[in-house]
Parts: sequence; C-alpha cells; structure tokens
Amino acid sequence: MPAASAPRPDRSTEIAAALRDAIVTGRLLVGDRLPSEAELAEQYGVSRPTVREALKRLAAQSLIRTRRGATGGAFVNHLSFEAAQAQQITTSTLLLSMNAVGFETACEARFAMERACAPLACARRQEAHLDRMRAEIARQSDPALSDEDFCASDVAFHRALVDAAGNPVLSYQLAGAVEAMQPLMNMITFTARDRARIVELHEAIAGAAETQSARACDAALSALERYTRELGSAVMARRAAQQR
Amino acid sequence: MPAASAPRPDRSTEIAAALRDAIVTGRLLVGDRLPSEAELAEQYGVSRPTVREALKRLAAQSLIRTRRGATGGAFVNHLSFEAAQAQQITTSTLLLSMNAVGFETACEARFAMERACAPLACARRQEAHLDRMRAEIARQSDPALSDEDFCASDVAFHRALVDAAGNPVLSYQLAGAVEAMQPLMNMITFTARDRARIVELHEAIAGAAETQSARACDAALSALERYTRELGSAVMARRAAQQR
DNA sequence: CCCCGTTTAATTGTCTGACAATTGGAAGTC
DNA sequence: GACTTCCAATTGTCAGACAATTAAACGGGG
Repeated sequence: MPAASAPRPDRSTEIAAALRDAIVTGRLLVGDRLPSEAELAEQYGVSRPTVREALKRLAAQSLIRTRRGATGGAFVNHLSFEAAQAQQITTSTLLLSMNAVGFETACEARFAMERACAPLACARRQEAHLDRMRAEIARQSDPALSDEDFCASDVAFHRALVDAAGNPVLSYQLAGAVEAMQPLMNMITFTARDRARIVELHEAIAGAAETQSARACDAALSALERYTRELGSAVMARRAAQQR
Repeated sequence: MPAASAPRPDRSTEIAAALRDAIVTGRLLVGDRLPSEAELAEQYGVSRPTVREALKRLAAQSLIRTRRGATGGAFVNHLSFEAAQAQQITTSTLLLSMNAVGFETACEARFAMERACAPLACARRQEAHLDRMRAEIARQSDPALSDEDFCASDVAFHRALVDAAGNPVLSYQLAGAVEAMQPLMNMITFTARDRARIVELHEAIAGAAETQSARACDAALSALERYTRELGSAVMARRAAQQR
C-alpha cells in the first residue's frame, strides 16, 4: 500500500462538504434556500436521514438555519460576528485545554494582540467606550464582588478597550482569544487575587485611552502583562511545590 | 406573551449541547468513548437517528470522531491546532464576505495583529524561519509565477514570520486571520500587481528579522500596510468609476 | 370588494425497524 | 503457539410512516 489512502468518507460527510463548498464559494448566497431534504436525497441518491445528518453538520457551523412549515427549509445563514465569535470561543477554549497550552504562552499571545489594538483604541475611542471602562473599574473596586464577577468584569473591561479600536474584525478576533483564555486567567486570579493592583493598572489603561496617549496605554498594558505573568509563575511554583 | 420565548430547540440540538458541555467542562476527556448510539438513545429517550444527528453536529466541530466495528463508537477527539485553524479559517472567511467587511477594515486588523508578533518574531526567529522567508521571496521574484501562486507565497511568507514568534497560540490566531483575508487581498493584487515593490518590502521584513531589529521590522510592516492600503483604495476608486 | 377564519399542502422533526459494512476479539483448528 | 474462521458489537444507510409547524390558498360573511 503506497499511501494510507484516507478511508472513504461517509456519504453524509461528502454531501456536507459539497454544500459547504457551494456556500463558501458563493454558489449559494445568504438567504438562499437549499432544496428540500427530499430533493437533496434524490439529487445525491441517498435517503433522507443521510441528508439530514449532512444538514446538521452545516447547522453546527452556523452555515445554515432551518425552518419548518410550508415555506420552510434550510437557508444559507447570515453569519453574524456574534455567532462566529461564540464558535471561535468554544474552539479556542478546547484547543487551549486539550493541548495543555501553558499560562506563559497564552498570556503572551493575549497581551501581544491586545497591545496591537491599543493605539487604534486610543485614537478612536468614544465616550461610550470610556464609560464602559470606568463602569467596570467601579465594579471591580467593590470588595463585595465575587471572584467570578470580578473576572467577568475584567473581561468586559478589556473588551471595551478592544471595541474602542472601532474595528469589528479586530474585536471579533480579540474577543474570541481573550474569552478563550479566561479559564486559565481565572485559575490565577482566584488563587492570588491582588485586586487593588489590577484595578490600579486598569485605571492607568483607561486614563491613557482618555488622554489618547498610545504610549502610556502600551506601557500600562505591558505593566499589566508583567504583573499577570508574575502572578502566574508564583501560582505555578506553589502548585509544583504542592505536588512534590 | 412578555418575552418572545426562544422556540424550543430540537432534541438533537439539546443532546448535542449536553454532550458538548460534558466535553468542554472536562467530564469527558480526550480519548474517552461515548456511550453507543443505542445507549444514548435510551438515556435521552429518543430514537437513534436523533442521537446520530446530535453526534454529527459534534463531529462537524471536530469534537468527536467515530469508528465502526466491534470496539468502535464515538470518541472525544484531540483538537489539534491544525483542525482548529481550519475551522477558524472557514468561519472567518465566511464572516468577512457575508458582512461585507471593507478592505480598509480587514487590512487594518490584519496588520495590527501581525505587528503584534513582529517583536517576538525578531527576538526568537530560528534559521528555519529565515530560510522559509527567503525561499518565499525567491519564489515571488520569479516573473513566471502565476497570480495565484504569488498570493499563496505571500501568505506563506507572512505565516513564516508569525511562526517565528514561537507562540503556537499566536500562530493559530494569526494564521486564521491572515488566511481568511486572503480572498480580499487577492482581489487587490490580481488587479494592481506591482510585485517588485511587495518583494522589496518582504526583503526589508526578512532582513529586519535576521538582524533582530524589531523597530526596522515594524517600520517595514507599516510601509507594507501603507502600500497595500494605497493599492486598495486605488482599486476601489477604479471600481467605483466603472460602476458610474 | 375586503376582511377573517378554515383548510390544505409543503416541509422539517421524529420514530420504528431493518439491513449492510466494518472491526476487534473469541473460538476453533492445525 | 500460530493461524483461520466465525461472531458479536457498532456505526452507516435505507424505507416508510406519522407528528408538528407554517404559510398560502380558499371560502364565507360583512
């Protein structure tokens, strides 16, 4: 056997791939209605359950949505930024946990990307973004806030910063990445929670955004990254000591 | 009716969500075997086809893989960086085309992220990365290269730069983003193809990586971004003129 | 002529039961 | 002990049926 020829894929896989290709290449446009399940079954020479499995695959990727009834059927879905982001988050989260991505690596990637949009955020931030950041800082300053809510507020703060860059593509990419790393981040802040220092750095970031000082913003982000990594290595060391 | 209560989801959707949750939260670990379709059907009180549709949904997200035979079944899949990236690319590509993301926006996001990992790339690049970049530059210098191959080489060059940062999470995120924007980029370079200028800028980038000069690398990337955006606006203007 | 309830047809969602294909292990044989 | 054969478990597929849902066609009353 020269090359381990890939095992012949299932019919439902093939059909899903064919339809996916039709959508991605634009042969099927947003809003277009796919043939009914019965018609597809006849076209591809398979039974309805097989066609349905193919359609479910596409539905899982938000490529189509289905509606019952007389004018129902499967329609090419308009992929919203939100839906795409949700998918990216689950994928990235799983990827990070399954591949045992280290805290260092995740942290580095996250801050590198966030710093990438800091200059844009400083240049274009609107009052609404500043308000969101200030509101989250206020929440974080409340000692009664639970750990979970503190972390959620942390994410919301950084999302506001990213959104301030005014680039939906950046927001989509970044928000997915930041959100995916949340579990790892939680692991740290739950154990070593010096909230005052974090709030202080958030204030520095928000202040830099307000005065539109890209350099100050970058410096504050760098400081936050350094501090986060310090926390991380401390926690890792403690954990290693416990396992010894 | 106070709030338009979300229409009750399909059983297969529910079951898929339940299993997905079990995987994401770690109740099911990589390599674990899910119950057989018949068992799942009994557990959830549905028929086998319904269970199968749920499983196909998970398979579409690469969360599980199935095998036939005596010891077969559905197993929690190890999500590789490659598989995750492939998914991200199709999602992002579709997102950009469907939401009519402008060239300016896409370009800005792409270069912002790429510049984010340039300093890391300069600091950590290995000989292998430099070789890959040089090889692509050599390819691009060949006038006989087709437009398609030139664009592919362009992508490969930038991937080499990203990979040089030595952070798999960054590579994963960036490669997905860059690859997704390729169709938009192609639209430009196919029409206004001043290859010499692009190759020149690529040489500047590779040179900066070689000498580990983060500032020079950033400058070269900025120049490439400026040039690309000039091309883009020129093409857009021409297109607008044609439509008038 | 217009408005409103009813019927109807189309379509997806689900069930049942069956058979084919595949694959590893168990039983049997040399 | 090694090899072959058979078997059982499991997924992949099919056919047919019925329920649920939805919009459009239809028809009656004003």
